[in-house]
Amino acid sequence: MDYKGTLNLPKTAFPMKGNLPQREPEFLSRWAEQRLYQRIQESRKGKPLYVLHDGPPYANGHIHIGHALNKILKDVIVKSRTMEGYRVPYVPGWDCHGLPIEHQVAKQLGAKKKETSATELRRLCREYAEKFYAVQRDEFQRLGVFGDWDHPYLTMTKDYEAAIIREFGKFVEQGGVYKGLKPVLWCTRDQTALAEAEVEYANHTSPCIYVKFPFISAPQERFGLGGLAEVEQVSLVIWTTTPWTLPANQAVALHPDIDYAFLRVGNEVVVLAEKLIDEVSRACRLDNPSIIGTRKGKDGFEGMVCRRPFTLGGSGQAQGRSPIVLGDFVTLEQGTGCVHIAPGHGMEDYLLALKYNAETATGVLTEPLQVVVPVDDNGCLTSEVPEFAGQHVLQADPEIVNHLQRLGVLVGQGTLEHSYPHCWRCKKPVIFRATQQWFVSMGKGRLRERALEEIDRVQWIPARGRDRIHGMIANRPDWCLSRQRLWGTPIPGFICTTCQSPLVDVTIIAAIADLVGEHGADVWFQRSANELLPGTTTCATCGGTEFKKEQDILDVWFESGVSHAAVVKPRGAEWWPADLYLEGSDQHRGWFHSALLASVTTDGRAPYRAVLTHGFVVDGQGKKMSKSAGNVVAPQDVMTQYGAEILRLWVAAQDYQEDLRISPQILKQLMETYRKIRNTCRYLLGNVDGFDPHDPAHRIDVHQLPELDRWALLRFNNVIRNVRKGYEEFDFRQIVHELDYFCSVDMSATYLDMLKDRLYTFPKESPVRRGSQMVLFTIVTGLAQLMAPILSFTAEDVWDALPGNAHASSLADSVHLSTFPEPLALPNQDDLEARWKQLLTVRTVVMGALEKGRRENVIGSSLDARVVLNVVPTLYQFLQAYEQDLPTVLIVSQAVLHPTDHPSGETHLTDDAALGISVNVVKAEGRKCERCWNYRVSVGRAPQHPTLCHRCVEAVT
RNA sequence: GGGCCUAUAGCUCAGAUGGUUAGAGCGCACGCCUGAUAAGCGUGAGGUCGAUAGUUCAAUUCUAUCUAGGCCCA
Repeated sequence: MDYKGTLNLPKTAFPMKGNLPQREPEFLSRWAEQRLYQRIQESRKGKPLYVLHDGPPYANGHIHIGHALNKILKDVIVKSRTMEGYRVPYVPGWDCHGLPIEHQVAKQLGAKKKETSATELRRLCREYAEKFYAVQRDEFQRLGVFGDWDHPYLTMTKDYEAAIIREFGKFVEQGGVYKGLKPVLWCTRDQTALAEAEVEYANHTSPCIYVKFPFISAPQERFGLGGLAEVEQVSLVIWTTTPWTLPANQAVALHPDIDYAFLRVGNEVVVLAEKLIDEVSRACRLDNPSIIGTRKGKDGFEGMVCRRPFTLGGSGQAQGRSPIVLGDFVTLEQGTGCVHIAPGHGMEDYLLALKYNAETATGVLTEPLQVVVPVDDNGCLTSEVPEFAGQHVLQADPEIVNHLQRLGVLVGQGTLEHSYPHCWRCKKPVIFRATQQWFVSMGKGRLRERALEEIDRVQWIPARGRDRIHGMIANRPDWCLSRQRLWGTPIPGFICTTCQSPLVDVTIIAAIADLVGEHGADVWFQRSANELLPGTTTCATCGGTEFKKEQDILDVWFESGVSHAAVVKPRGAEWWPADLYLEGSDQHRGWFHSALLASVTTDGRAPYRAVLTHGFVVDGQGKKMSKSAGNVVAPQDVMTQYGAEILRLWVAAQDYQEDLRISPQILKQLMETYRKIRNTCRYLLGNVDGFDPHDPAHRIDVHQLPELDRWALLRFNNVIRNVRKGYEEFDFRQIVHELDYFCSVDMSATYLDMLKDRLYTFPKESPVRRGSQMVLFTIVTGLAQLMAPILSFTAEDVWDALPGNAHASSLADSVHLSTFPEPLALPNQDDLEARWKQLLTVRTVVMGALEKGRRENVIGSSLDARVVLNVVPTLYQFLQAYEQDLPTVLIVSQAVLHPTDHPSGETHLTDDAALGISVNVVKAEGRKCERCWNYRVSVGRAPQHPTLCHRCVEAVT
């Protein structure tokens, strides 16, 4: 007779294979139809608000793995806080303005760009941004990210642009906005500023010259070198490849730690880096130089003054005077170790000047260093350098060299072929040239200090983020707000055509903001200055009434930096400041930084209570991903091959505070973890078949449950606590490990394995079996909820498969509408845990013995075994209470206990001295019951069921 | 070159005010089962805790240097 039909074997529609790439889109469309996100928000009305303010990705191209990481992390937080009972809206945003899009559009236009109007170009940029924002939106949704995707914020909408201008107005009102000079890359042919991304590096041959800067300050006393008194002149020797920048010279920089040699050459002394003597001597054919001494850069040079070859710039006594300063950027790679500093024509020069000017008050220099720019838009020297006025700088170079020769300061000359920036459009060499820019002062209104104070009021996760942003804010120069571009928000300023004075006025800006709110920022480009200005506007300086518009747009970091004002604040007082900003660690320099400065300026405090940062995605070797290295992992590919769920699991399983590795091996392993969790759920579901959570007969009082079931519940209680703690602390790794361990060890290998006999062979309605089913139901329901923020698709899949579920019951029709489970109150939980820990240790010893028995062909299945446990008295006392349960716990047919002082046995012995146990494994007594596979002496006693044991006879009759 | 950071089994992660044989899950090998079956169970092998030097009775843990790697800046 076939007794298999009398067993209660697991049964479920829940498939073993997730089939994620196909099934995920089905869940997505169902959630969309259900308007699930909106329903979740409605269901949390009146609950405490938790605001995670989305940092806007740039609307350019498809999403990459870093985007996926960022959005999944946010989604896990949004979902887990929601399931903790908070109201957690998620408003995604996009950064739409800026150079990369403008650059792309200009590239596509090619030669036609010249005939394209500003408005038309902006229209094309807008189209471009719209296209990619939609692409990214769909890709983010595909990841299973919940949010208000129908109402995102875009930095190019009228509202947002108006908000940008209003915030700029507040900056002006605070008084920190000013116009000043700053070097930019400049194409003299196209007469335009270029961004770093708009230059191409190509080989270029430059002159290189060595020029003497004679000391004006008496060096003899300062350095105490006897030889100096005997010579006619002591000079620093500088080296440069841009002779045309010498008129703008303001200083000479030495490295503090480099050794500088005083070289006697004929009847004078020249000073240059000791290590470069040979090279310079060769290049300049120095006649028999001899070292009369060396000094480090920091030993006495700083603040001394040399004579520079041109007298332009500065005023009064500063004319022709070039002080010596110290700079860490000076190297020994080329030149002389003495660097000619022209703040108007070099970034490092400029920053060094700012640094020294800030210290002028402390007396390092007597006068501030000037940002001098004797070069016009065409790249021609101006009348400030009368000798060469009107000549293009690159053409003027040879004549300047001749001039230096005549002055007797040229030490040597040659040419150098090197990599040099060229304009991406006209391919001509570009120059560094300071131009008028808009700035926000870090000093005015104590912006820097206040920002630093705010940093310490914010929670930085990980904590080192605090040091990183603190260092940046402490050291950064004034914020340059202007960009010489079209695709952005205009700086609402004007210039008097009569006297060239700038006009920035709070009232006028407010009016412009209203106009932009109505028409969008295009209005600035479409209307003339007089149309934009109120009719009565007059210049405060000269009384003029004619103005021209400011041509520049705002730095995009300003735009995203004010998102707290454009997006968060308008939604309600309780929204601001946001609870959390979450981005990659590069945003310490970017968004966290600009948002902090913006918010401190306009609102006096940080716009976030906490900032969480993640690392960058690297390949399996920890190397940066790049097309050329061929190690790029695209989220789209992972989704096609494994599903978004695996990507979500990957995010959760990795330590996101460091760099995150991804590789085929890692994904394969995650797939294994996923399968384990999925399969455990499937088995749980299969065994709650026939269980009805609403049937009182199926609900067994916890106190009535056998210890084994209570142990399972207590383990699950643990999981509930740890997983919720993990979400609370943003420690998602812990959650994955917790779920994995619970499914693999506590459930699959322990509880479920022990439970099989009971579930399969006991009568369907037996209270013990129903009790176990109730436990299984509790666990699988809770498991679905606990995994939902990470495994959002699978959790819903499990939810659907719960018996008596969803539509017909009290359960919500989506797991995402539910809240996390609470731990169950269990009697004597700690005691129970301790005792079962002991019991499971005994089990491990027995498993070892059984394995030995298997190897020696005494048994195959563990049910073939009878185990004899010889144990010391204390352990005997403990185990006695479980004697009835031992066959279940050990999954053997028979288990007997023997007290002994010296545990040892003869057959298949396994000793565990520490525990005081030895185990004998022998063939079980009796015959194997055909139905339950246990060996029992009762098999054969019932004539009508000759192959069954007494228990099964009972069960089938 | 400067700032911030990382390095523990094949993989993902634990770990210790410095103190016995450094843990887990997965993977792997071997075996069992065939009533979770493109499943399940068991046993086992894997680590000079990135390298070197120093402090110490004792360092994987502290310090320095180096190597490799990441972000930002120059």
